Amino acid sequence: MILRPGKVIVPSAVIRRLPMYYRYLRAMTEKGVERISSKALSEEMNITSSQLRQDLSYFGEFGQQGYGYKVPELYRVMCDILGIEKQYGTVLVGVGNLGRAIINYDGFSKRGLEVMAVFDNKPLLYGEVVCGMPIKPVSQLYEFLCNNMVDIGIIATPAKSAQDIAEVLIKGGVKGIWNFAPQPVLGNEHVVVENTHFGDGLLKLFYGMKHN
Amino acid sequence: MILRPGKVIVPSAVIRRLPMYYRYLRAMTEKGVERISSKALSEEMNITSSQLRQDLSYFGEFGQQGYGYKVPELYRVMCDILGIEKQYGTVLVGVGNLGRAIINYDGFSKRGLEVMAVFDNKPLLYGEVVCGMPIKPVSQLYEFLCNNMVDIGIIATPAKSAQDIAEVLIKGGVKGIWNFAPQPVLGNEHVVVENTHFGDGLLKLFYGMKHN
DNA sequence: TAGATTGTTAATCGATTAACAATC
DNA sequence: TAGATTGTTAATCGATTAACAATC
Repeated sequence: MILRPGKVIVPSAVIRRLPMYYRYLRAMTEKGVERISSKALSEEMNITSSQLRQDLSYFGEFGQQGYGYKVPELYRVMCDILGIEKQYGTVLVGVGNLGRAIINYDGFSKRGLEVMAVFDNKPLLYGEVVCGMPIKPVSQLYEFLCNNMVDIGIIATPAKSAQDIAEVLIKGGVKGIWNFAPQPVLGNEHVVVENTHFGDGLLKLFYGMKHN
Repeated sequence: MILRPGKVIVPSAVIRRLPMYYRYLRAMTEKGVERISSKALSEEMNITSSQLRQDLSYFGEFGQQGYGYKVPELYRVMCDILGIEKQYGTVLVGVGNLGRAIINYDGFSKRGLEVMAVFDNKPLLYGEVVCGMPIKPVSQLYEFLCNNMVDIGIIATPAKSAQDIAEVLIKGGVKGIWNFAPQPVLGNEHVVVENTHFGDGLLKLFYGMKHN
């Protein structure tokens, strides 16, 4: 991929849309669509064609005037931009319903996540096999991180333990944290954090229903 | 609550922040905090105090000059704005790992959701008890909606069935749809849809890790 | 009263859209 | 070539922030 030198700061609004581009391009590639114009793709996605072209221009020039975009090529570009080609070693901390849902999520391994171990602090769960792995005590988390190359830690614990776990993950050398606890956690300059509060969606739905 | 007449169109950026306000105010109310200034609250939340006051001003005047805000009062206001005081009858469609995680989510009943029935289309699952209810075949969904007052339908099916299920829910008279399928679904002028693609968070994390 | 802090106005900043020259 | 569609510039629109008069 050619990263264009003059245009390095990608607005966060653009980054937020990248997963959507990825999803649509993957679906189209799988359907065997060879080629598409920004107009047609943007209509499918309910955005303007200006926005689509503007967004893509932060990363390079991928289309051809008078022709449009080659779908499989643009899909590969999007995978590359997002860093999906890589395999990421992952640990899950917190094996309640939410944790189980996350590691069983079907897009998960498709996107290059490889679950290396799962941890919980409930002795009742120790040894139970989830995703082909026995649940380990959280007390062994740090040691595990020291002995294995782990890229991503997923937190699916209650709110009050989330930041503590995050700090163990950071000390243990992960590069990214995906946090599902209702309490946002903090990373640092080397560790990226993505806080996903899916409960917020319910409240937005309530709001919409009340004010519709 | 006093809705201020001149200022009716609430920007979507503001609506997106309401769940965050709700979370922080609930946590503070539970901790017994009586009073807080926009400065202190905004610092806790990593936003500016201007933004906090500006956001609240769309809904009314809830503070006092020289004093700040009464936390429990502001919490109740936020619940009211979001429509949390109500009980919402709910059905879940799709009882895989994701569906199970959603209905077992602890903030769920706290926020007034009452699960009335759960549906799936896998005969193997029929009758299995989840959340105290036996799983019913999806073929009975429409009938159930006709015979019961259901406010919200939650979709946790694979992408390809999502829109079909949404249409049954709409015909059946729900007022809101919370969709977790990777395919966004469409509502109409009477039915609000909230699409939650939690997989997108993983891709944003990948992006951050690659470009950090 | 004096100090603190609100709600709001105006200025700034960022994101979206329209328009079009370049060119396949 | 003629038609289509890109990438980019400039204009518009919306969101955030700074500043302050009002007032508890």
